[in-house]
Amino acid sequence: MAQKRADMITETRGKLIKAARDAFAAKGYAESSMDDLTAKAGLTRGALYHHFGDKKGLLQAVIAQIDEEMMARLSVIIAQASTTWDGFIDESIAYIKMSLEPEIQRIVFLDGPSVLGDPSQWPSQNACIRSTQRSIQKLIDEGTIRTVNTEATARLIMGALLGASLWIANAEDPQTASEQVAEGFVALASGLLLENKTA
Amino acid sequence: MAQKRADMITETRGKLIKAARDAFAAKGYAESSMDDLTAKAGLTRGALYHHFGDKKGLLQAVIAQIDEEMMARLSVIIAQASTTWDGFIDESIAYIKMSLEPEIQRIVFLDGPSVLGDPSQWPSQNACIRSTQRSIQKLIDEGTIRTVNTEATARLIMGALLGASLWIANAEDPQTASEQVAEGFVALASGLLLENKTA
DNA sequence: GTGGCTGACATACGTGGCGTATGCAATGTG
DNA sequence: CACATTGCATACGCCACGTATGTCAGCCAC
Repeated sequence: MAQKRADMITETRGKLIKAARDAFAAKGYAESSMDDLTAKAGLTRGALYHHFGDKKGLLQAVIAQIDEEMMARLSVIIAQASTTWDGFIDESIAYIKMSLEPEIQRIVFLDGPSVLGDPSQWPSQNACIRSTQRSIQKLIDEGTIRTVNTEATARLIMGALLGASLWIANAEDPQTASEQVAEGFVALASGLLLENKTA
Repeated sequence: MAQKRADMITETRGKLIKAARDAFAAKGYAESSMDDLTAKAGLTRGALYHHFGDKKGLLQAVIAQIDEEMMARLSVIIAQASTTWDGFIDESIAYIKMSLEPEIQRIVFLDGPSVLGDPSQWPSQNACIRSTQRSIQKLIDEGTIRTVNTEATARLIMGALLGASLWIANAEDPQTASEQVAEGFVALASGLLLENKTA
């Protein structure tokens, strides 16, 4: 029983966050009962309020965890690319794929903004947008793309990818839909390039 | 007292929708009490359930009304433009401006997708996206832009504009933010053009 | 026009879920 | 070895949604 106090706390928090992730992903934030998800974690609402303050706090914690995971996955993809531009495109495609995962889409992109407001204001500073911003800055520094405001452009791009993801997820034929989106996105992104090339 | 039965119904529905618009815009969907908003309309929850079935039904009706209004405003702007491309750009800028209005942002773009799911699946078939799609199709037919899938591209563009709007609305300096977004958007959109021109 | 019927709306009630206040037991500290 | 602290449970009140039921006004047959 080497369970120190601190370990028990992180374990409890972890169990609550996991249960919340499952519940929010399955039924959405509003329809998820705190009694139910705490019970599934083998705890009660008392523990939840102790650690997270309220239901919104729990959602924040869940989103922060998911955001970290997304960031880690994107980092790998960027590191693997041969050029910055390729990395940027790969990152964007990967972002779409992640947005298609029901858990991410439901929690981070549908309920998150509705409950917590603009993602850029979240405590978990939305690492994905930061990542995209860094990619854009690098492309500008390299002289690959035009000089644009990185934050504005990043927000445009992330928004585009998210909007498209929502559509893909609900399309009759998601496979072709995602191909069409990829094609359209590359076209749009090429508008940022300094040297012109027709696709 | 020329109030026929049908007139009273539409008036009642109108009063409820108006009260709901105000409440949803001010406090958000989840925090709006149906007792409160019906009382403000001089009615009770009975009327609301009779006409709209449930709270979601009321939100649908509100969104349908707002969507119609947005569509009407965009139509005017498109009609005023001298070229199709200019109309497309003007339409997009106008869309951003509308997305900045708190009522539209809160109800249609934050709570709407969270409560009702993907906008393209809404009963009010999201007239704005249709409008953008038509503009894109015209540009393709004219030979102005590349041949891309109109629906996918429309979703990308609307998503981009929405994401940017959320950012602008919460920026410290919304004025410069919107200028930076406009610049970035034009750059991205130029990626669709067939004949290359550097901005 | 009058009696029945339909439909618009109000009232009353049950249920469930959130937040808070309180209690308890186990751990860390002097 | 007291005692404060803290992680978590239990108990309670409240609010809001949905539904079941009631009522009253307008429309139709005759």
